[in-house]
Amino acid sequence: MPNFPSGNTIAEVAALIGDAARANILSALMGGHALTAGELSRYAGVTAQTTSGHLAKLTEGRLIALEKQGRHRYYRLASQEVAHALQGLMTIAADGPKRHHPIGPRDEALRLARTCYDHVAGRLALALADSLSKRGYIVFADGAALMTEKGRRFFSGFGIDVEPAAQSKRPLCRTCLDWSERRPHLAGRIGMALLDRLLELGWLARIPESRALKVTKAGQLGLANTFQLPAGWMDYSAPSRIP
Amino acid sequence: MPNFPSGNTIAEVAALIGDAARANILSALMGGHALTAGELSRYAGVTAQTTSGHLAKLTEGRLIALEKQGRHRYYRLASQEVAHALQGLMTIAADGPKRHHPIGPRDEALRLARTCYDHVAGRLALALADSLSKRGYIVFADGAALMTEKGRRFFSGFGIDVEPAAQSKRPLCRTCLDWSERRPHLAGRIGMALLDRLLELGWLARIPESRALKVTKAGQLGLANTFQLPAGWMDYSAPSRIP
DNA sequence: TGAATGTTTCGGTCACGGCCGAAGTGTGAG
DNA sequence: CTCACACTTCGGCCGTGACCGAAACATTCA
Repeated sequence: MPNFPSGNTIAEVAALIGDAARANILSALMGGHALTAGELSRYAGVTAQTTSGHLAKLTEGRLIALEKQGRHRYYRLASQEVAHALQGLMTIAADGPKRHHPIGPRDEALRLARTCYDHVAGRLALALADSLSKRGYIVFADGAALMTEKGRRFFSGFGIDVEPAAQSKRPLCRTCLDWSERRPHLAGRIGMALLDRLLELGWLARIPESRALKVTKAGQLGLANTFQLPAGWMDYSAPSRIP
Repeated sequence: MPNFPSGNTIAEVAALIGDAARANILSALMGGHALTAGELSRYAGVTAQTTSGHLAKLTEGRLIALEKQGRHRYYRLASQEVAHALQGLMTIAADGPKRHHPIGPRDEALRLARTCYDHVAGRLALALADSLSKRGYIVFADGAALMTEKGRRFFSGFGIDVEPAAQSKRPLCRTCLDWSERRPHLAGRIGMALLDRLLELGWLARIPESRALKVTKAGQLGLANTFQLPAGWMDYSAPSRIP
């Protein structure tokens, strides 16, 4: 029975995430923005003192990192890997038969488009993935994704320069399972670059205090043109055809 | 600040994993085999009563599933997704500067070859991935993987029939980050099929009470031939070039 | 300098949950 | 039928950790 590599510290990490207040903090940071301790305390739903303790623990556990800036302290997720692990937990947390779907306007905005750490998620992400796939720019095959040469040219023309080699260890192109729609969408370095570019163009805008993204008027036009999205992509579709 | 989908149950799931005994149980089940409550209690390092309670909680939380068989109760991970989430946690748990590497013989066996839920991990997995990549059977690109037509033929000839379409939702071909070597290897449906086939051929054998895999004499020959592995692939290599 | 704001430290309360011993249920073997 | 084994339920102990009020520390602004 003694058989494990070294310290089985999965438990420590999971315990760190396994507190409601801390999970709220981490979820908030999944938005991809660095947030102050004060903001996080509001997300967490506990007082500033308590939040401070939580933040110290999360930092100690290397799940988040902080950057001091004046009298503020900005916290962010420590790494890609943390975001990925949280994503994995979200996937199984959303599971089960207790999917209430208490759809409100806020919820609907999140379902349409939101950030998932550093890339776009929600129906928009799925529409983009479908388009990129259909036009042969990116090949999705059951959970994996690869960019084609044709795709490289397209992205380059769109203002996203794909670095030549894999000099960065960061996944160039990967998929990420959507918790609201339960289908994979585009993540990885390309997913990040795409989000950045769409924000830069003003096609998407961050909604303050939220992970949701607003599709601007210009964005509706530009996205439809550039990616040839189907007409009704913004409309609410039947929730999640689960396997 | 109220902004989350529905119940933020990440915390519940993580709390479930965030106990040493339960994490041990789940880690043991990552071996891919269904195990009895008694076996799991030995892995967990607590008494049978306590283990029983843990198993009930994990079942209730849908992380594991049980199958009664006579007077035994066999437990297994509830789904792929659970395995994937655990993998994500392992990745960040292995992080940090406190990598002791207290290498023992047992540990070394695990590093050479082991199961990771349903596919091969360890140095063998990396050697296989390198080979499959070099010979153009599978294209790895920064965290994603795709099988080529050439690869499909190769696997078919090796006794692994790749189902024509993506009728199964299960990822055909994906990567999985190795905790011991910190490089991606082959997972997904193909990874599973490959492990099964290697066991079937008798090239690999499961070591009882362990996740480790033994490379048989026949296996050393067969693997070297079929996959043209480099000569010294079984030798211990420098641990983990981390980014 | 003093006031305002953001954040952490301290001290003490309190509840949740892991743990085991003992006893109870169910299944298979002699 | 009775024993042995696998596992679960019950009851009680006890430690860990989340929480808040109060106060201290730090930074910016007036």
